[in-house]
Amino acid sequence: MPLVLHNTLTRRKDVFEPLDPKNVRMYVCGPTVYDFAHIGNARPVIVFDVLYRLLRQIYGVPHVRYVRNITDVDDKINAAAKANGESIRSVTERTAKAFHEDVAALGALPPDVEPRATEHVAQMIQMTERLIASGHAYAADGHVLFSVASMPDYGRLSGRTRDEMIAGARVEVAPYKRDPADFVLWKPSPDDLPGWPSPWGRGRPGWHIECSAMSEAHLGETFDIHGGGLDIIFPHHENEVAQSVSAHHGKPFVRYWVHNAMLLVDGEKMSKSLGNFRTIRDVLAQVPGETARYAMLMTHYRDPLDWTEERLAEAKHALDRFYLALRQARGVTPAVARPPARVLAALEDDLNTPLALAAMHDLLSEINKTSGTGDQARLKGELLASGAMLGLLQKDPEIWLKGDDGSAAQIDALVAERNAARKARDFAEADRIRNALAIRGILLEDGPGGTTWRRAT
RNA sequence: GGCUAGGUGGCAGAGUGGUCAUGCAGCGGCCUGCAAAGCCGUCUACGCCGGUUCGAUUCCGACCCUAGCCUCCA
Repeated sequence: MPLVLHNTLTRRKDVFEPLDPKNVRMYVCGPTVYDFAHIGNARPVIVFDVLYRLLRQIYGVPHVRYVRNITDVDDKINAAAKANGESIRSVTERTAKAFHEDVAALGALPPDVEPRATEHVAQMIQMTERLIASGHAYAADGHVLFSVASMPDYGRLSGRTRDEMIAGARVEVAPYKRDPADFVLWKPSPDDLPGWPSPWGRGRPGWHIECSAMSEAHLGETFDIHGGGLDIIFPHHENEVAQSVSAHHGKPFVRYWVHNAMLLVDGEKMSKSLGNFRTIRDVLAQVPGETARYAMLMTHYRDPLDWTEERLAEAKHALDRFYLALRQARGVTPAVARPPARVLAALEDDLNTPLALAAMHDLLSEINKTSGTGDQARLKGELLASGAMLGLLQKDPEIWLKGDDGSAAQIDALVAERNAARKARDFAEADRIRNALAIRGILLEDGPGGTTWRRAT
């Protein structure tokens, strides 16, 4: 079954055919490193991580190149540095490090290349010069602006006409703009802000040109997939298209635009004033990263996702069931290293992760039913391979279920004590021990093979 | 206001022109010293109004509601 992806450019699901199957190229807009990433930021990270894993499965690990940038020059960064009395460099380094820790905890593979804007300023200046030379941009008042009128196709990605954009514009039009829709490629920097020498004086790049220059540097003029959140289709992605196509003499920029829908918290848009703002760190303090990841994948990436306590509890419960089954089959050597067709087909159908999870639940059920039979080796292999596609279930079940805080030996001793009481048919004592452990969040389970335990929370 | 998505059972969430989604919760069993886990069985649905059709939750139209964008935003 071929991979199909919903393409924002065509507004339908398109069969994915890479330009070069030996070099499948994907770019995703990464974080602007001014503060801890919030749980909404985690959604594209996880969604495109699943797509990355799927592409690697289909085309082979060496044939996929995933680029996710770090925007480390931006007015929000400058503002954060000023507010904290911290150097700009310190803000970006600290925040980038925190971001890496956060997304690693969510099980995201590192991209192949993670370019930083500050390391590509030369390319941005060069691209800006090319745009001026070809009549797509103009310098005015220390700024360089992209001339939207020079791009007949402008608005195609976001599906809006120029008239609509101007009609809806609520921003004050800067006096140096020839056209209200023109946007900044380069702007002047005062001495106390980061700046680079340029033909237009000391300044810094606009946001949009950063991604155009970095994708060109690492993926070439035309590449396969560009990802990001729905909310940055306009203006960010629209402007990237305008810049890159114009700088490349009309050559296509991106063939498949893939956008994830928004995340709500408790039914409302996340905001600091509503008190429902969650950073990834806040969530990781509450549940394991894998639980957060599962919770994210429960909903299709193009549907709005409501982040709630109930969702996290359901995700945790589901993972416990999977790990319980894997623990039960711990003596079985997995037989296949490939996900079953159903799981692949679900993911190949525009990353239908909820359907893939449903198929995995069926595998789980089969594993529970076939305990002790030869089928388990195949089923376990299929489940683990499916989990690997989604970035789930790769932990040691014992560690997932019991934790590794060093209390295991002591709990084992209490379990042995209880079993001695059970053998002596002293059920009052057995129940006393079980209840005492339950208060500590330890759940005992008596099975034919003996008593096992796990943490309930 | 304009543009773009979406509205499925108590909740989460797939899918389909006419037979099962799946998970959680509920109910009834099996198993268990009792539980838990697991297994078996089971209940509840397709926003509203029209249209097309032998038949629509699924296709078409209007309406209502929600979300995103139009301004920094994943």
